[in-house]
Amino acid sequence: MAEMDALSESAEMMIKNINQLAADEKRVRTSDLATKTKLKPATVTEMIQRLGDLGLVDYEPYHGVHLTKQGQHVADVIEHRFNILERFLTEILGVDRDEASEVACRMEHVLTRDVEHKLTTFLGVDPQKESELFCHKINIKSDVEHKYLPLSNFKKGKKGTVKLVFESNELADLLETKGIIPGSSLLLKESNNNVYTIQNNEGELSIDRETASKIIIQN
Amino acid sequence: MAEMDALSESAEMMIKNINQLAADEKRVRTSDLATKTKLKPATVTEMIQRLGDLGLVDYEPYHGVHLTKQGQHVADVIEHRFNILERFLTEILGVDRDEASEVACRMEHVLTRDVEHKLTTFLGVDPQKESELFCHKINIKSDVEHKYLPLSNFKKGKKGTVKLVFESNELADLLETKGIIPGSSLLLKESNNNVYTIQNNEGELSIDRETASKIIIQN
DNA sequence: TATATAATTTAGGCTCTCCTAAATTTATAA
DNA sequence: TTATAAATTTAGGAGAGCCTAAATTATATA
Repeated sequence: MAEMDALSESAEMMIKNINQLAADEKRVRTSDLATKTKLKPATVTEMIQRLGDLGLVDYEPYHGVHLTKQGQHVADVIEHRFNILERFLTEILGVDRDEASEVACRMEHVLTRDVEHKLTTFLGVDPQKESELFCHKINIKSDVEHKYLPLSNFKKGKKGTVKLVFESNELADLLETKGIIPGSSLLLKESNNNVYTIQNNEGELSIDRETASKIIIQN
Repeated sequence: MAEMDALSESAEMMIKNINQLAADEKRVRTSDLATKTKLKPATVTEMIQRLGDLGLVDYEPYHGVHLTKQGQHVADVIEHRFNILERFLTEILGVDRDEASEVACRMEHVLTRDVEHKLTTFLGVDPQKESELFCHKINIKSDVEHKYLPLSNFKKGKKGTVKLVFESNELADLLETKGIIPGSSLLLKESNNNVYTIQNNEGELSIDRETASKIIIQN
């Protein structure tokens, strides 16, 4: 399979928007794309003609476009990249949703497959929900061994060493009073849904998922 | 201060490369930039003329360029962004150095100040060394917005989200039966002396001070 | 069905970023 | 010092991605 030139950010954005507007087999209209992308209709026409030439879109003049199988694949990849980036930015870094969306929307175009894959594993995307389905769809293997993981992705019964605690100093200070400091070890006793119960040499405590995602463990 | 248009990726890359070639006050020559950027000399000339117009570079025809104070600032920001991105990709995600460099080099141009800041804190192995110094250099405020407090120090009438429940599983279990689990929100209705009355979506309950001190709330 | 209105495309223009080829300036060496 | 080589800039061109205005096609209504 010939390695295609990378698509431009604009082209990828257009595909993404076509995908988002696509509903029940109907073609997506130029004017709707223009509204969504905040481009002029003439610009949209130009773009989708180019995408048509690339075989990413099935374009019928005056009647709109829809994604080809190939274009759909591109859209899926981009959407997945956006989702994991947005999750990383909000859940791990604590960036505001709006800003996270904007930044993820720029970054999604520069991720490589490998980085996307590693970030996905890092976030531990509900394996049975999003990831596995998606992995099948775009053929990613899910077999990376990570040295570092947020506690929220740790498996029950596993022991590890705390490497970093981030976000605010306050959270770090707080955890420190309970012996959760970089370098110390802990055991994840229990994790159901959104509650994580951990044990270290000072006792036990329960924390929520968000907090757990901010404690990075080395195993 | 007028908000400048964001620089293009190409412009930022040129500034980055000028900075990297800059040595002991000497001007950076067009040909060296052409070699480093893999662009043709004519293209470099064009670019540095534009950067000159923007006041980011001091350009003397036939004798090369050097960064102005403003340009140096841009270079510092980009370099820092590159470094933290590369570190995140290699140290946390385990991406190969070469690939990490390439991806970081693309991503550095789309980070916002806030994301940069939060990622720095995330990696911020020594807050007072790298980060703080750098914060001074490029004038980032180190403001923290999250507050964690034990419920025992919470103000009457305030609402917050349960973050952690310390001590034994038994206490956590007990509180759980009353809907007080990490991630849930509650309101402190009343607190006199040693009795704390809280309300959540499952009703009201009163707890003693000691117990309250083991429930950490984020507001 | 005919015509007015709305949607879409075409035509042509602009900037940015890249290029090659030609002209110009600077540096080097006999 | 002057001719030649090297470096640099100017000139002019191409494609991507944006625009406006004009032309074209589709649709909706009387």
